[in-house]
Amino acid sequence: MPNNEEIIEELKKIVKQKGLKYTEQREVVLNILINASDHLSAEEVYNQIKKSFPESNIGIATVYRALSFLEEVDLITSIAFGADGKKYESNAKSHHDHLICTSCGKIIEFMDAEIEKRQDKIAKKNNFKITSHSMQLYGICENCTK
Amino acid sequence: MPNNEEIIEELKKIVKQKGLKYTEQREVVLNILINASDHLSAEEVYNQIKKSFPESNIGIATVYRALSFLEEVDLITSIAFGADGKKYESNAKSHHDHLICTSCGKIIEFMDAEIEKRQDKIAKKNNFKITSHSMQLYGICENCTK
DNA sequence: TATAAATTGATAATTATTATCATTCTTTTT
DNA sequence: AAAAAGAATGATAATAATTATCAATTTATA
Repeated sequence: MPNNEEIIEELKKIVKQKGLKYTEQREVVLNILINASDHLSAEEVYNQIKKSFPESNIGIATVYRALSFLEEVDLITSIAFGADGKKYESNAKSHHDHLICTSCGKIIEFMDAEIEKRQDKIAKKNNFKITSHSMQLYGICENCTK
Repeated sequence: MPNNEEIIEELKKIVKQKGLKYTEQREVVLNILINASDHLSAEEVYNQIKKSFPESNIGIATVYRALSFLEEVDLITSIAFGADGKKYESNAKSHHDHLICTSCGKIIEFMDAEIEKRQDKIAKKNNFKITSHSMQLYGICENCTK
């Protein structure tokens, strides 16, 4: 798993390779997500930036733009469910799938080697060369069942 | 898998049991989703109703209300991923997952009992009551590999 | 350092969804 | 079958989330 600096370097490389300009704002957004322990909405990213980097006078529109950009270049991923809207996480975290509570929006991460193995088998049977996958289990969490 | 009439009966039973009133509109919304080959957004459900049941002068607000209601009583499920908003599907359809070729766009559907079993196990371990899941394997198909 | 183009912040515009409310339907009771 | 009670509806206003616009600023490069 790459460390934070490596990911920022990756961002710099991508930006240069695309002939774009490097900005503090995109870096800050990525930084927030790298260090987040949770999935964050655009609004939440915005608020965390204002808290963690009060000197950076970032606008909400820029946060949205940065998130779209970072997702496009595959540095972050969004998932959305239920009433809670889109949430983002850094791709630099080790691979995992999601259990999502459709009632309260809680997300639990998990990884299951057995499922990964079956996936490979299915791919092979269909002569597919897998590059990635995404899996979400939707349901009601313990708390919401009560 | 229950047939359409059985699902409509189920709806009638639920409505009565809750002391609510039975309306054409909720039935029509459910009907559209039962017969849909795809996941539909609220807007899409609304348009399909206007097309398939032009005599029913349904309002968009009622579509939203019906969708919320039907999801609440577990006759349909909503999921949202990527840039698309919330989409709904009937719970009465048989489930399948997708192999997606990122080169030519080909989609292969599959179902694997072993994976479903593991999913249930993971859900149970986390005290989750699963209502649905979605899984996509991305890769390169046989043809595109050549 | 000057130039060109990308990016930004502020905010207007758009979209998606929910709330309001008078009217219409459904169900139940008579 | 008619009346009463209240749930549901359609139209639309209100709100929330996201995107577009645009002048000003910043970045990369010559």
